Amino acid sequence: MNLQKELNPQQCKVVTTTEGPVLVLAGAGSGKTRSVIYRTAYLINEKKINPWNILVVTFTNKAARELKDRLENTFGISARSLWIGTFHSVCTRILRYEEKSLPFNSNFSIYDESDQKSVIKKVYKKLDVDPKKFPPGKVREIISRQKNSLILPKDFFNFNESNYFSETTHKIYKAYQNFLSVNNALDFDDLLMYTAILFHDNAKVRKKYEKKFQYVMIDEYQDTNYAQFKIINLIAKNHQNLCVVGDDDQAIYSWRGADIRNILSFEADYKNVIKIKLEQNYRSPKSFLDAANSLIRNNTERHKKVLWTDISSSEKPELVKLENENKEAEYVAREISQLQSLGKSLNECVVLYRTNAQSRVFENAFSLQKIRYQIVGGVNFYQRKEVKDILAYLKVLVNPADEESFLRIINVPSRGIGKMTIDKLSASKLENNSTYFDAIQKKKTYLSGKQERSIAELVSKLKKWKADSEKIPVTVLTKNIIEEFEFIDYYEKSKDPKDISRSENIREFIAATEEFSENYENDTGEQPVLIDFLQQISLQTDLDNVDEDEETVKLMTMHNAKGLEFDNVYIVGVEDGLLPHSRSMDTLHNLEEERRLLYVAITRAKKSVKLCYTRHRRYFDTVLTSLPSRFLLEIDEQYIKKEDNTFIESKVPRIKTGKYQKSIILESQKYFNIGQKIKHDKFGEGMILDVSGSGNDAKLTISFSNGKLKKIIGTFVKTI
DNA sequence: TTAAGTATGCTTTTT
DNA sequence: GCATACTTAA
Repeated sequence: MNLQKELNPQQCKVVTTTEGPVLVLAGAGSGKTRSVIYRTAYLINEKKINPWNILVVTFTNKAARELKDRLENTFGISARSLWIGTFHSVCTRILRYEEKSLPFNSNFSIYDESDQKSVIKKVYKKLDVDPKKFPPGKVREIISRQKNSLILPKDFFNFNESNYFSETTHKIYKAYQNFLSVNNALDFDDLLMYTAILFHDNAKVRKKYEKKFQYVMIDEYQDTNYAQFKIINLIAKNHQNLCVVGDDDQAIYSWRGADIRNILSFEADYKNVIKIKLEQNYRSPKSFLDAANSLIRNNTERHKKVLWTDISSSEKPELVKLENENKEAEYVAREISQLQSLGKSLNECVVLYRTNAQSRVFENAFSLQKIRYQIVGGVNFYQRKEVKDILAYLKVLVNPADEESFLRIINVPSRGIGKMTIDKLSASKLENNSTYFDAIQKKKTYLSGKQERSIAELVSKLKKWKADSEKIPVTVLTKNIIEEFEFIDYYEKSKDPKDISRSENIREFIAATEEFSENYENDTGEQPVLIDFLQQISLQTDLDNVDEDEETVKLMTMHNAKGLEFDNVYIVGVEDGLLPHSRSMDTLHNLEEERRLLYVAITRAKKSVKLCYTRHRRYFDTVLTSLPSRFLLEIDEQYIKKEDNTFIESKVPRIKTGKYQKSIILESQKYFNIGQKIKHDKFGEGMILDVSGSGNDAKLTISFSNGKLKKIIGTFVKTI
């Protein structure tokens, strides 16, 4: 390894500083991933550390895959015994290994967001909760936030004020957890929460992993939440060999519980931290960085950093005004067509938007211009109805207690089982205190002849497949199920044109099982079993399914673009209400996150970047007049290219909502957030658990490090 | 009792 | 503009 030749001095320092806590503040395009790869290789090849003593946590599965590939291809390191993965996949692995120390067995199902909502709705029926008063989506978010903060139902009122709303929420949370436990299921947040609790409560297990993971690296540290912080802290606090890499300017997941303060207070959380800044950008021309810098400096919550570059180019980010969203899509399609005729690859073009719904007009325009494209995100492949149906069959085979999945398949394909029959089964299930699977076999007498026969048939098939699942490959099993119920034929025969793509999706699903098996064998040298497949795809995102071999323009949200780079970037819908999104401009904190989102988008570009906005935009069935994003006005004019009349209609965006005006006032004030660390003259240091009200005089619920919980007005505390 | 047909309501971002 | 929830027919 010739580090000096291949890396700059700061990157070298990241790679060779292997002992003790290291904080790497890495700007966009500064070779962050490169440094992580070299550091891993250095640990193994030069420091002779065993691969199995290293843990690397990435933000996406795709990043993990790339890391593994590059270690193998560039450094000849077998990634088999290395632990590289996302928090969720690493935790899943740990939870499966540590079955005997946990209240669930290792065949657990992983519930996605729609499963979660469905469970919540069921819980409502039992508790007689009105979904209008307690929207399931909102309650799901609240539960998620509790879990990300490691607040179990039993601790709920230590952290939440007691009132009608919170008492009901607590009841729902408790019943929800109970339901999951009966179904041997975990949601995404449980994967993190149970791992953190396991490490916290079980010293024996913690020591095992502390010893195993002697060197820990975390990428995208700015987007970790409290549970993730805790997991890592419990592993690393004794040996302190922890290297975190991140960029506070690219923190865009606070809505998911990520706490930017994890990176901001790293130096306080660990001792003698070595801080390294990577400020040289190897991706974008100077004017792109200047524009991005002039935008991001409007944020108050950040570490100051100066990104610089050697790349010179006369190209500037270009502002483009269009009449409406259709014209916007046509414009982008035309531009890309032109690039294509110049021999440029479609793979180097990306369209970035704030919301998934914006993709539709681009699909139309690209089809019309015969430009091949792939949409990343939106409805995840594995969330599609037809795919989820087949998945539900597989899940039931692995985890018969999984009621969610069982009820999904009981009448798919239609076999004459309706609501009444299911109600009867539920009653029998309750009586016997068993799973549906067992209930059906024990007491069939409740049912009429027709229903009983069709259920008996289903059960016998499931039993056979369950036995099969231990012997035959995943692909064969999946094919058997699909053929048995003629799923493909069913959709192909349908008149609805959408069903054609459903049949294609099912074929694709079969292909996916095959691909999985191949990869699994390559990675581990072992044959996968069904549960391996199910748990892996539960954690897969759309980004992981992008077909790299096919030359296509990519369409994705700005969130999905994190960590990626493209020659030509089209940022569309840069309008007030969309970016910043109308639901994210009520507070300074939210507004700053939106600004970071645009910052991330601009810094993806290597050769060209266009910022598009429209005069009019259709929402549902009405056409609204749109205004350019307020962020566009913040970018220093000298760094961008624009037509003379751009902005002629409004120099300053109108402030539409009273809420935003409030946030302007807030700008000059202190602002509090859940999870923020503070100091009080009398009680010492603590963390904010809840904020009610806003600004300086918000009421804060604070957990102090001496263990006391207090409610204090914001004016009495200092942020640290 | 189930299946098909019709009205409604919701869309920020995702592991 | 699409998926879910309710209504009606068989």
